[in-house]
Amino acid sequence: MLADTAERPGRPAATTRAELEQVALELFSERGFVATTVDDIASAAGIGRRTFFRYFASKNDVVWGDFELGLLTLRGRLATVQPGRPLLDELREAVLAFNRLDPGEVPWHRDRMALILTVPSLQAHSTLRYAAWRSVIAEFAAIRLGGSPADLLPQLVAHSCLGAALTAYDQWLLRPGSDLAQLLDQAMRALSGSWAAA
Amino acid sequence: MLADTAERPGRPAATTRAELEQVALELFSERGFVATTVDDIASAAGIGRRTFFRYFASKNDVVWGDFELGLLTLRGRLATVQPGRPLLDELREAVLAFNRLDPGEVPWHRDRMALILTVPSLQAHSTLRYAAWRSVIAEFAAIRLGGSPADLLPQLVAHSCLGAALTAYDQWLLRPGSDLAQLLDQAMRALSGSWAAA
DNA sequence: GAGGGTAACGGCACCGGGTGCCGCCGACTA
DNA sequence: TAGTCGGCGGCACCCGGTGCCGTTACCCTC
Repeated sequence: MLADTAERPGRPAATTRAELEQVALELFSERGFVATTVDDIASAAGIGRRTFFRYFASKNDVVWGDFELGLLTLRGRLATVQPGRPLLDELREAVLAFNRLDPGEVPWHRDRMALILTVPSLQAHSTLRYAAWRSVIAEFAAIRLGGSPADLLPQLVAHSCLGAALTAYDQWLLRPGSDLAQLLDQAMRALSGSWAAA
Repeated sequence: MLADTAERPGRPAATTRAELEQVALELFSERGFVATTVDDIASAAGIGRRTFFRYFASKNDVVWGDFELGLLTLRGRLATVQPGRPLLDELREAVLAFNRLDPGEVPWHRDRMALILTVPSLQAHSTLRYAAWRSVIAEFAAIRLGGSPADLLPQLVAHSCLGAALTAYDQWLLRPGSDLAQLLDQAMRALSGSWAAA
């Protein structure tokens, strides 16, 4: 149950992020996110409250797991893309890849996203994560469109992709049994802007 | 200095939201948002800390002034729009109208938006305001596009408009002396999606 | 197998935002 | 003068988050 059999000097870690995350999500689904205190999580995991904050910077962060890792993967994927195809096609595929799930993870991920998209404190906090995600997209878009990632167009593209992804997630949660990948595809394709003339 | 000369029963209000906002923004620009405590604001305004929270639900909310009122105006404007013009044109004009400023308000508003878009706690909190704004847009888009405001397309349109507005604001803050209205116009026009093929 | 180095643990005290409770105050009305 | 009503604001409390610091448990070396 304990983590790495680390051959490092010093006291071994008492737990892992993954284990804490699991314990916490269980508590969240039992009594809700707000009703679960950090003390609850810590004592359920058999660690001190102070130690909890060495694994996660905030209670909000527990829900996000290894987002940073996913971001690295996304950046890596976009960096090695061959030019020549339309920007939106690349972005659509990248978004789909970023949100690909093993079938077994689906219910798990659904719970997580339901928290993120409905608990106000998490909705708010998520903005900071989204900003990091957008900057990866903007970087790529800037290469394709020319200019700096800070320019208007790359930023707009990044915002649009994020908007599409969030829209798809909302729909996914709204309609039980729906297919996330399909909704993401649909939302990303709708970005081409044919609605603008309606 | 005190507020309404209300002819109501009961003790008169000691201050107003507007006055509190002014006091608070002054403190924020002196020592920063995070370094200013609610106690600071309250005592600077000559009221009790408990009373502060009767005027604003949170410290974050001070920065937003009368956003709720602006939302009502936006909804009203969109409700009386004559059909027949392209959706995006209507939305662009609505966004421009929503963000129209008296020349005198400009520096004020700039400071406010700089806080909102750079202080992490405010960035995060703003998401909740944006959601309310988006739902106004989605309502209107649903009427034009058919179906429910909860459907994918109206939601995507709302996300896109928000993204365009935020992009424009970012550019506005980035480039001193730039014209907010022009940037908003540019960003909204870019939503038609000509970048998608690049 | 004794001792030092090292890194994680975890208690403690503190801060600040936010809330429920409740008595008080100050206006107007009768 | 007495009643009533609504805003005020102190108090105690909760909870998330942080700095500090002594403690613990491992590994390595002698």
